[in-house]
Amino acid sequence: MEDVARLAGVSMMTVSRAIREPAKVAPATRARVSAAIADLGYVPNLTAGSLASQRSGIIAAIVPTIDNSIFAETMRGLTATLTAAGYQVLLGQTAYDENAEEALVAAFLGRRVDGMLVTGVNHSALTRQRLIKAGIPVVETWDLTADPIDMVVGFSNHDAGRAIARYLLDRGYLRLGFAGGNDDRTRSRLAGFEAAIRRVKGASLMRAMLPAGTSFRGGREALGDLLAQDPGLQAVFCSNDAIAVGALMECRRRGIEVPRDLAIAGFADLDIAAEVTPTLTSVHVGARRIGEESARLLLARLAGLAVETPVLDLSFLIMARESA
Amino acid sequence: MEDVARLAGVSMMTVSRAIREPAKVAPATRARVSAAIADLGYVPNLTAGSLASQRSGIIAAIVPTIDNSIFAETMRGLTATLTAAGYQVLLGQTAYDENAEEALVAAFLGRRVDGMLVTGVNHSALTRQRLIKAGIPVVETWDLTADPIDMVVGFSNHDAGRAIARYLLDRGYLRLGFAGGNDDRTRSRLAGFEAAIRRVKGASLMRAMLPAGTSFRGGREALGDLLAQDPGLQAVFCSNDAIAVGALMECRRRGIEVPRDLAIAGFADLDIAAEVTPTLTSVHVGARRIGEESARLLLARLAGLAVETPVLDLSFLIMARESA
DNA sequence: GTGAAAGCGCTAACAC
DNA sequence: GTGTTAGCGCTTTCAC
Repeated sequence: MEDVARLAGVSMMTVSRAIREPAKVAPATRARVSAAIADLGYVPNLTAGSLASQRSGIIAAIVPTIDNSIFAETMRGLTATLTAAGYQVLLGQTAYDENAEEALVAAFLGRRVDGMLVTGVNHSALTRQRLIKAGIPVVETWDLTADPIDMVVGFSNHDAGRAIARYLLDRGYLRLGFAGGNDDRTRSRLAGFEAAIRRVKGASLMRAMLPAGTSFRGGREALGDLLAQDPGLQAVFCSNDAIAVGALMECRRRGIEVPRDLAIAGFADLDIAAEVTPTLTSVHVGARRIGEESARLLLARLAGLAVETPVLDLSFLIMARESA
Repeated sequence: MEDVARLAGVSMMTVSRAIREPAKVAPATRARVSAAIADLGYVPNLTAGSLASQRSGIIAAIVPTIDNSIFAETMRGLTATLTAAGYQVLLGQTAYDENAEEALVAAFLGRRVDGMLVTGVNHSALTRQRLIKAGIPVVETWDLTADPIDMVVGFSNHDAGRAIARYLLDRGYLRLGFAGGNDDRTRSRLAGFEAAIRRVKGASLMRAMLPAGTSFRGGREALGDLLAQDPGLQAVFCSNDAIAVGALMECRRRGIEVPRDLAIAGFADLDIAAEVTPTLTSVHVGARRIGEESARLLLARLAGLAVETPVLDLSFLIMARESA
């Protein structure tokens, strides 16, 4: 930067301004600085800038995983909105491991990120405490809680589970199955699913809990598992669409016709849900919108604006299609 | 940090050492420092550390996209290896846009990342120049070139396209179709595919070029497109498995039996390839291994070791399954 | 519209 | 094994 300043015949301060607030520099000066920058191939050191300004321009996002996953959409929404506002997004994946989350939060806080998005509302005490102490805007996502670290954007997994159970029960399916990875939000969906089933006489429930994060293959295995538990199974709710598509594949292989022989419902309403045959009934949760709204709230906080409400319930919608 | 030092009764330097090189600090001192850190909830400022040490501990990776994608696997391989070595991975997505790549490279260089992985071997002149000037280890991936910016880890897309064409031709399929997103590497695969077809008398080729980055839906549309061009089509090569699965879905919807009526081959050998019905013939390219080997080379360079060969050809393998 | 001085929080290099 | 000194490359604040 010193070289640039010298070449342009100005002070470092003017170079700095020409880069960050060009409007505050005289056009002629600006032109000379730009020329010098291009000439020297100067790349401003954002690390030094962050240290001096106490703002990193980085928002961190922590999700369980991004493989063929519901969270990729959320990341897209978040990234699009934040990038447009001049922020960079730093992505961290936990693989559904609470220790990994703790380590990531620590690392990101160490980088002095300006804000953070985390997935879910259950975090280790240490993580919560660090996040609160950091004093930066934080959004928890993909669930709701009355007691957020800072802000929450999501929907009630419990209610969504209950709603899809009622949907299936209303259609006359009584012998139900549940297939899902074993993570917090899936357990909430299952709890809601179960609660609705318990209220209906004659309704039954089989469970196939998979390792958190499994997808197609997990769905195929789960289907076999559930059918072994109850050969007369009538409908299966899968806690995400990848698992549901896996179940659909397994049905096809076994010659089970969906929904005639067995109904299948998914969760999250990924693009693939509307593409498979039969098309997949699923619970739309606005994965992308979660990211966008989270970004909006973070930006509002960073701009010093008061956030209207720290708990944003985006709700959900049952997308009735052919499979159930 | 000063507070921690005061509380532990040592100098800042000792605190710094206790954190980064605990072995070099007396156990008793270390214990006092740890206690002080915990007491105060001190989180070291990595930004300041990076500035002072001139090492960020960050490796950046730039891929076109990570949605239900072949690159997610590469990222996993890269991240696993680098995380184990104490580095953090910063992910950037270009959405197949060269300008986005340029902006990302500039931003990452501004953060003084210690190394970088980029996708493909074609980059804007400015990007190349900046990367070379930065003097950091750089790996280009998912293709090969005799003239790398620094190092390359991949396979020949051209050869892979030729190989799958020969595979199909050998099986007696002569009226061939190609469906793929319109990006550099896909075009290389197509060029190889075409080259092999041209050498066979009586063989024909229809093309359906999709926007770069499409997947299931694109595959369904492409299949319709190709069939409209040649109703007597015998086999289709899709430049990635998501497109191939989309094509498979469309076949199912139209009552086309695969491979009896039409053969389908994919590319990249994603997990889903072995799960669908019929199982999908695909070209295995070691997506994860590209990430791992890239990490290995970057780490070697960062450790000051000489890298045996800057061009690492991981080759590919045709996975013959039911669909073709 | 531009510049000078001070310092962000840490680590390299060296001394003890 | 521990401490001291001198910066890393910027931006803040305030002066002109």
